[in-house]
Amino acid sequence: MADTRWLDAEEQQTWRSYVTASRLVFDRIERQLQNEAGLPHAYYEILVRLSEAPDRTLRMSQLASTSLSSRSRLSHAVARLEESGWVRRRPCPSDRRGQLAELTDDGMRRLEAAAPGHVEEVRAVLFDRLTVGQQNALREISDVLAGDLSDRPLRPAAADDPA
Amino acid sequence: MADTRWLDAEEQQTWRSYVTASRLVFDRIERQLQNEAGLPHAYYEILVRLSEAPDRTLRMSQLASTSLSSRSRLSHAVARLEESGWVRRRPCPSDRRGQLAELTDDGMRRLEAAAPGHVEEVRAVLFDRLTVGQQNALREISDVLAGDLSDRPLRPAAADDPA
DNA sequence: ATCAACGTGTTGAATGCTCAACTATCCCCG
DNA sequence: CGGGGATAGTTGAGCATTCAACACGTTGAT
Repeated sequence: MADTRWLDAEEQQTWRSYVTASRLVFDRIERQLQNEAGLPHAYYEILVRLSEAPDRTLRMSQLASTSLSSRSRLSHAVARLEESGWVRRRPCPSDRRGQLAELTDDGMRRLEAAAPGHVEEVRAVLFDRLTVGQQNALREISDVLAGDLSDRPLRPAAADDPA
Repeated sequence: MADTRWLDAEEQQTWRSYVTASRLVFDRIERQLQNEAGLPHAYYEILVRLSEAPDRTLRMSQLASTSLSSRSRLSHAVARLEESGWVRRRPCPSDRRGQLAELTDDGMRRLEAAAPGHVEEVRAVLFDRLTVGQQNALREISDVLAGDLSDRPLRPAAADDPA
């Protein structure tokens, strides 16, 4: 912590540009989903992960990891999704502490209905604006950032508790 | 809306990787600021913009644009920052509808105290992990995304109201 | 068998964000 | 000048997320 390694002008620009772009991109994604499906992006992702799981079912804790949610967030989210009929929850047979979350048929249908609008928006905000080279670069960069960060001291971001 | 232009496997990976990386990056930034300065990232940026303005003062609406906040969000945010003594608000002399937000001396000192920790975290999550080439690529990509999105139909994101 | 440590999931309070509605002022065309 | 429409900012309700605290089941060492 001795002397701060300040950002030089170029680094500043990079950081601000990244922050700005991400905010704008995710704001649009968020709004589109909220308006057309009545769901936040985080909830949409939870449903997608469930839809891809065997029997459309996952343990809460696995669902939390794959959807980058804290346990607490997931618990609230699934409670709400259950009320709205997208998801059903039942006890896990092999571990009495556990809960299984399952995407309902109705949830699956509604997810399929929501998907096209979401994909269009993803294209509109990202793929339609970047060259293929830029898309590849973005993927590589993101892989580096995500890869390193998820095995890191200061919070796995899927966990609830401090170090 | 005819047939959906679905994402192919590579595009899917790109999108998911980007989403994941951004979530992890901003979660860490958020947490670091919250823990060490008691502020959300959005509030920190508001303060930074003020600190860079002449007389550390800006009209609410300008502050909203430069900090990518909706008017409403900014209003709530400044209310809170004023309560905590970071910012002072006073009427704008040239326009009786307006309000000027000014960073207080105390706010400036506390911002300077918070900056080093934040910069370290930005380095830790971003610059320390990317080559210079990747940093440049990320800036270019982000410029494209941010540039296009801010002049776009579906919400400037700094505005409050629908189309 | 017991007990402590751990893992799993939930809860409630506090905070921030969004949206819609509202007030007040300004602009400007007639 | 008068009035309609834009602009500036605030407010409150509703919802999502975080954090800390909790309840309960599991596991393993003794």
